[in-house]
Amino acid sequence: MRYWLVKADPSDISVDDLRNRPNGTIAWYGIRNYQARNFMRDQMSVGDQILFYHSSCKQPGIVGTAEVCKLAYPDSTQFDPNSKYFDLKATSECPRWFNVDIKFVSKSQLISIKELRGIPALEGMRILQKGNRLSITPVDPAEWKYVIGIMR
DNA sequence: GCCAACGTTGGC
DNA sequence: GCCAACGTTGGC
Repeated sequence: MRYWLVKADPSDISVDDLRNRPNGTIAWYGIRNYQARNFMRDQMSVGDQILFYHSSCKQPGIVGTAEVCKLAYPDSTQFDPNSKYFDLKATSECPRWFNVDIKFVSKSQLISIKELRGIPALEGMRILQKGNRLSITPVDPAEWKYVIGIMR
């Protein structure tokens, strides 16, 4: 079992949106970065635990937890000409993009990026490194434990 | 295979 | 809105 941090733009999918989904579940479609795709396709398994992070918004930070509830499978939006995630070069025989499904677990008070930056135990987190833009990053078990410990 | 140009991300 | 950082594209 692994730990991850997943970014979401709350104007797109917030932690409340996730919670309000049927079964609290959503297909994590639209990832168009190879590193992030590879994490989903090759490393994520059902039960993996996720820190849910709001990015590109007024109050960036961790806002809850989720878990992987379905193994990676081809992202359907790559085949949909009407989707902004449509990929001309992807075919059903040779899909280029994959996604897992994730499920809401808990909502917490915001742990802002500013607060995260002030915690020495978390200074190695990928999300806090300069220039990091990956929307899915692995989280150390120790980091996970620490963050869970300060959640309210 | 190099690398300049371009587009995107995301905190501030 | 700014801009640093980074990923992707495509000509050569």
